Amino acid sequence: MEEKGLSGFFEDYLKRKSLFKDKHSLQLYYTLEQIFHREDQIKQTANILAPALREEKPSNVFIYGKTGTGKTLTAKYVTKQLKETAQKQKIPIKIIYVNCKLKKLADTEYRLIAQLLREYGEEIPITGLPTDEVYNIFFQTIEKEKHTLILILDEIDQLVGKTGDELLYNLTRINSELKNAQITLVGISNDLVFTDILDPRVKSSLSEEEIIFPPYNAMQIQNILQQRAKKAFTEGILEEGLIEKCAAYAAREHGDARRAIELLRVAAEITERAQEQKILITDLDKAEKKIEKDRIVDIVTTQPKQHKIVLFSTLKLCEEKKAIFTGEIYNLYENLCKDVQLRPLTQRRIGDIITELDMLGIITAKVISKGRYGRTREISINTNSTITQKMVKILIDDLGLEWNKQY
DNA sequence: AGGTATTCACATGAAACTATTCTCTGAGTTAGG
DNA sequence: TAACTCAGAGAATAGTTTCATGTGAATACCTGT
Repeated sequence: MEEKGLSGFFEDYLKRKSLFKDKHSLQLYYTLEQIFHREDQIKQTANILAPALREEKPSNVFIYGKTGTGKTLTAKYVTKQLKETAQKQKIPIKIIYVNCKLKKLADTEYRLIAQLLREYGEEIPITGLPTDEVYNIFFQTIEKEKHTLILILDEIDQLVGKTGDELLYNLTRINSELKNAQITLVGISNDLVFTDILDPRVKSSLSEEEIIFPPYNAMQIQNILQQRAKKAFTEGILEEGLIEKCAAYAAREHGDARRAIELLRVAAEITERAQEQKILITDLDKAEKKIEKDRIVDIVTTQPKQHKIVLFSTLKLCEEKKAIFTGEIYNLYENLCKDVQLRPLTQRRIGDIITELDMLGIITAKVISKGRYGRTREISINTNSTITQKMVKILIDDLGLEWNKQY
């Protein structure tokens, strides 16, 4: 772009009135002063945690609910209030919130404990120390001063799925050895059957109390959206019925409020970029597509090389026929590897990679039996042709392969 | 025809291995007193 | 002698490989009619 044109563009941009009054309030974890339709859950949580104010140990809590039902928001909200009260009254309560899904931060036993210690201001190396050494340091650190620790473990299922429940066992057991301090665990999970895989001992001590977050229904999502929209946009900018439609979209997806808010935000961004003044219902469709596209593009570009080749093979084979099998993918994959001078991985591993791609929602892999001709996975692509083409393009650019070459 | 046994082509699981990143320790080296 | 350097041992972790075992149903093979 020419320099003049560009600066002109920026000036225009500034002159243009923004659609947003306060875009911040459409951010996912923007904490509101009021949370709609979660009064019961808030009350329950507060009741359970309140004993901490009398320096008694609150029961451990387990919070269930699907994504976007306000679990994290509620937990943060309640603990924030609790903390404020505690500070006023000079009651020693410490609250630590950890999201166990964050890579490199808290997704293993070692890292979680190390992260907790960092909250206490201890320096813990990211590797090199034995795990029980870290436990010891943790133990001593907590013991140093008398206080109640409320530990919120978000997405706890991820952690346990990966590293087993030993960590939870240790944490629940640690209480009996502490003289001064006490720990209360608040586990948050969106996997409803998660506790089934836990050791019974852990299960019973972790879920002394349970709180369930049901999905929002369409009306409730509407309310939530309205509340946020009122803050976010200048008035009269939304087309009539847009909120309702947006809520309907989200209610279809098991009442995920997070989804709804994102949809609204993206729709607004599209409108703004197109320099329109009003957000229309049709923008929601565009927004939905854009979100999906961004998600896929993001996933594909960040895949490791081997995964990309597997995906490339899959896409290529899928172009020719609708049902393809693991073995076929592996054959093509091996040839492609030769082409890019990469040592091929074993079929065992490729099987796992296919599962991973399936989990990410890019492809669908279903185990079927072809009777006499063995058992395998039937694999197909999940996306529409626009996105598929986009994927192919990314992969070709990235791998330096040719689409039309015969392998 | 009807029933049973085989068999394929992988799936699925567990354990072991590899490579990388990092700490800690103690031996050897160096510089200053 | 104190400070410094540096190699080696031990850990955590991610990504694989190796080895072992499992498995659903289309076929092959019987069996008795």
